[in-house]
Amino acid sequence: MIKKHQISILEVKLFSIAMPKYQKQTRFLVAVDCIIFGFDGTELKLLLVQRELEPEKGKWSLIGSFIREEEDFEKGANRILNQMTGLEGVYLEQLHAFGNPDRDPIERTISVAYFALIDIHQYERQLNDEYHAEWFPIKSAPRLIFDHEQMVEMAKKRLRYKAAFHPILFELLPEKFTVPQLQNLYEGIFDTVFDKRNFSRKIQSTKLLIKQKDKDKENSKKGAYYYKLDKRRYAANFHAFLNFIPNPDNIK
Amino acid sequence: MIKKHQISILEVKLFSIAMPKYQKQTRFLVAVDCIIFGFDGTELKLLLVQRELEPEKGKWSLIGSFIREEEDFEKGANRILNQMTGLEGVYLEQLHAFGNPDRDPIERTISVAYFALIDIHQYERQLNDEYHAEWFPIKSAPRLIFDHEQMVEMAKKRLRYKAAFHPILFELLPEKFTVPQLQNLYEGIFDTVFDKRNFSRKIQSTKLLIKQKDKDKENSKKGAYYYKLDKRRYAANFHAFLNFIPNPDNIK
DNA sequence: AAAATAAGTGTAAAAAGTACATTTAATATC
DNA sequence: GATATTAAATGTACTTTTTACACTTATTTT
Repeated sequence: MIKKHQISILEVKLFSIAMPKYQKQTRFLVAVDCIIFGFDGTELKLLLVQRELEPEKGKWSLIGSFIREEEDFEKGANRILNQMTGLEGVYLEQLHAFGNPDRDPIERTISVAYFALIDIHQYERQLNDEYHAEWFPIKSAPRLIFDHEQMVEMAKKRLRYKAAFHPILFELLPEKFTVPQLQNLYEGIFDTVFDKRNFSRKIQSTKLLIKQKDKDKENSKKGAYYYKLDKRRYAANFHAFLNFIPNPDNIK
Repeated sequence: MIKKHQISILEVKLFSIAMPKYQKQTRFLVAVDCIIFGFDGTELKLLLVQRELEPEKGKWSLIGSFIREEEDFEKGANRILNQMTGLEGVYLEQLHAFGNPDRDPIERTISVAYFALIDIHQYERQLNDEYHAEWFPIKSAPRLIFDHEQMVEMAKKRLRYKAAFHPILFELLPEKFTVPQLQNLYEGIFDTVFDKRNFSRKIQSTKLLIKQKDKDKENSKKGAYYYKLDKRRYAANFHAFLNFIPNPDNIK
């Protein structure tokens, strides 16, 4: 890795003699910020930290970091995520690159934002204190620094959008979950209510759910059957379109 | 503008005394690259240029530029687009930020890619020669430098995806177009064929089309009626979801 | 034993999607 | 000027999906 890096510096020097053009250009700080969503069975939550540097020290912020010389954005985002939650293999997707010249008052910083969906129950609380991180209900989150609120807004929209067409919300659920829990989640995301008979039928028709023998007795006297996600089908069907194209099978 | 810039340099210097942290970070080159799609009535095309710098000078490339100190990505992309096509107010959407450390062999360069949809008939050919730009059918485009082919692939996918749910393809058509032309475009994008009776009914049901009195006689003896896009409805309905959510009216 | 709670389930009517063939308008050809 | 050619335009019956809507069931609490 170090060797490769040295070669690349050498290359820069060699080329810079023949090709002064790159040299004139300004370089910028580049950061990765993560919008981390969790679901506690009742409402959608957001993991935030208290910023450690001036300016805005102590204010709430998304979790982020400058990008390192040898890492790409995905690696950077995963590094941050792992530091903050102890989790690996989390659902992660690039949201948008934010590049307003004034977004960071100290110095122009490009931010590539990612959003992550995690099973909040797997979140390791002990990491919390070290980084002053905290879960906030999305509807009562504090003010955030810089353009972070704009990022969260965009992430919420994107999550809604994706959830409308793909079974992405399973990423927020624990391994075992009930249909009413799932419906709660969908209703929270879309800020509406669904008829439970129709919801159940639609979800079952995807064939993504495997019924378990035990029940969740926490939320009702009767108890609701647990289900697990059929991960094979999930992986196979995730990218399938759900509508509009007359005959989806025709699309290669 | 210059004044503002000077203040921001001053700020950096002031803060750097109290807050050395930012100073340690590496800065990177940041560019904007544009995937420009056009439709000539028969097939989807891509606007490419011959690169002017070493390395890879003379090879085909997406149109791009380093980002300037005072401009954000949108501005940069519009600047490039205007330089290359003479057009303004073009449909433009951020695609993805590409950050592989080795993507540019000279020096690590972040690229924020945008895709643009233009009415190819409005493209001003005289700008062509100055920049060595050329339209290529998407299915027979040349090899591209760096990771530009990957960018084009992603842009194609995104275009398909969006077109499946939103009436975005009108951006590629001239002001007046026929239903068979529109169907051609959809068939090209989705690489399939549709039944023309069903296609026509579905398109008409969106109420986005306004029938004109004249016909296009270029492509058939009988001639096909021209239509125009109802821009009011288009603007109002663009973001409306098309399916999956049981009762879309319930979504706020 | 009765009340309370949330889970689970079915059906009929409406809307949307699909498959499919003939007629029409205009030009080109003999 | 009659005939052939071409692509545009249009309708209907069938299938699938979506929607609206209410009662029964299992279990715990009183």
